[in-house]
Amino acid sequence: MDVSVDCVVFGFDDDELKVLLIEQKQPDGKTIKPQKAAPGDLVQEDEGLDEAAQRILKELTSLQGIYLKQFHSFGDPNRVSGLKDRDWLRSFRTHPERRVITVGYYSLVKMDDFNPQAASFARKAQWVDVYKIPNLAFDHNEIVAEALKVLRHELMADHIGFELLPEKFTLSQLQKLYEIILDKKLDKRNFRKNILRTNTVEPLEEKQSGVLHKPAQLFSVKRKKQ
Amino acid sequence: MDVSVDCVVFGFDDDELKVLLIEQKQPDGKTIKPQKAAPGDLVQEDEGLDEAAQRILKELTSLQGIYLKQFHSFGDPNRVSGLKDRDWLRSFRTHPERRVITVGYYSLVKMDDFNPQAASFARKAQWVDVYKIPNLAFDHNEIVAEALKVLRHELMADHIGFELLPEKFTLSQLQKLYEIILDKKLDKRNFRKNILRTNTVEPLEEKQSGVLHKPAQLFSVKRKKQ
DNA sequence: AATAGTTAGTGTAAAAAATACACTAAGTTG
DNA sequence: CAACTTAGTGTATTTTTTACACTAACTATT
Repeated sequence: MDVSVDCVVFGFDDDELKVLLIEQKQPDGKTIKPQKAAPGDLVQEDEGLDEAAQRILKELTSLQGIYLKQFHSFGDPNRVSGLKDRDWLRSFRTHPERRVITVGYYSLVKMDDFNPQAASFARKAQWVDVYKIPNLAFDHNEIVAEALKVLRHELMADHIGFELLPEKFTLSQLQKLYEIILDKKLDKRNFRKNILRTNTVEPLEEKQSGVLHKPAQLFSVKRKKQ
Repeated sequence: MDVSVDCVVFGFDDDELKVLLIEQKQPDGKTIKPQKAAPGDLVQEDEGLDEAAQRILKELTSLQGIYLKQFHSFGDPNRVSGLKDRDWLRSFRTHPERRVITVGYYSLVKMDDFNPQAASFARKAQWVDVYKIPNLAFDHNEIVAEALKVLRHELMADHIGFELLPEKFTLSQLQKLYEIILDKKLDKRNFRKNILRTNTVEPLEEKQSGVLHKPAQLFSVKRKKQ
């Protein structure tokens, strides 16, 4: 039995929430329809799960040093044995028929900061709109859906997500981030009250400039005291 | 690499919260100090994780048909390779040296309903006070601690825990259950308001009897409509 | 210089939820 | 019938959540 890690990396830009997916390399001499998948691979003999997640994400997409959090493990006995996945697995796995149990990790990053570069068995690595995800390899649709559920829950509970913004940001930008991830409108005044109450952001001396409307106050994330 | 499932079953009786632990069978011809552990074993080739959890719990403790929920996976490369665990693993595993990644499940049951019967490689199966857990095999102290954290969180969020009570119960019994699990006192009036608001219990015609004080109203869990 | 266009920024009232708190009621036992 | 024990109940206060609309500050255009 093999164990793998799959990484569901959500990316945020100014108005979209995307997921980082790889596209399968064409196996030599075959012409299969390339599928997309969340970056994932087998855990090696001597590495921990968190460690494996970092390594694998880096190998397949070049993304490095981002915080990945375990959210669920998936172990349907046939999750990788579908016909649609057979040729591709054969092209790079030593034991393509083996059952694989996978541990899911997710993350949320600012798209601009990371320029995915496909490598290893990935042909492409690209950001795909969360609301337009095609059929993926294995059970990856389910995995991504579950990750999104957890992401939304954690965003509300722990106000993760500040790392997605530029160094200096306006509260409207932050609100938009929340709205995009949660896929719903929020009330401006209530949102601000909420955020300011968490005491995690602080206003800078500076204001926005070059915009064709009233310039907004810029904020930054408050450094945690050590 | 092997994959296992470990089950952290919390048991409730009228005034204690316990965990179901098995005690290791003495390997033939050896006299090792028997360790305790959460019931767990390898996932078989053809079964899903949830399924494996059910089977394993049953095999080791005879507990059957209880709801087990996955909460986290543990994959430290050396989590089963400590010296303290070696002899025991050798006594029943085909590949005792292999790395094992484990998927943690937890549950919460009424102790009276389940009479654990050790079998397989377990010598005993017994309820142990959650606040007096000895050093366990492998990384099971960490696993149990994490399960308890999740349990408390879920109890508050989703009001799981009704299954722990007799068919008919009083609100005081229910409150005690919460207090024991959360390990803190709750206000009687506020607790009742809360529970009644969830609309998950309903009063029966019946009252307690045979108690040496004012008999309490009995309640039962409201059947969910289909 | 004035106007139009755009987003920033702000407060309050109302409703809902959470908290703190103490006495009477209804059984049992001796 | 007195003593003991747990059941059961209401209210006032605080905190949190929700709903909602106008003025301010800048740019571009005329």
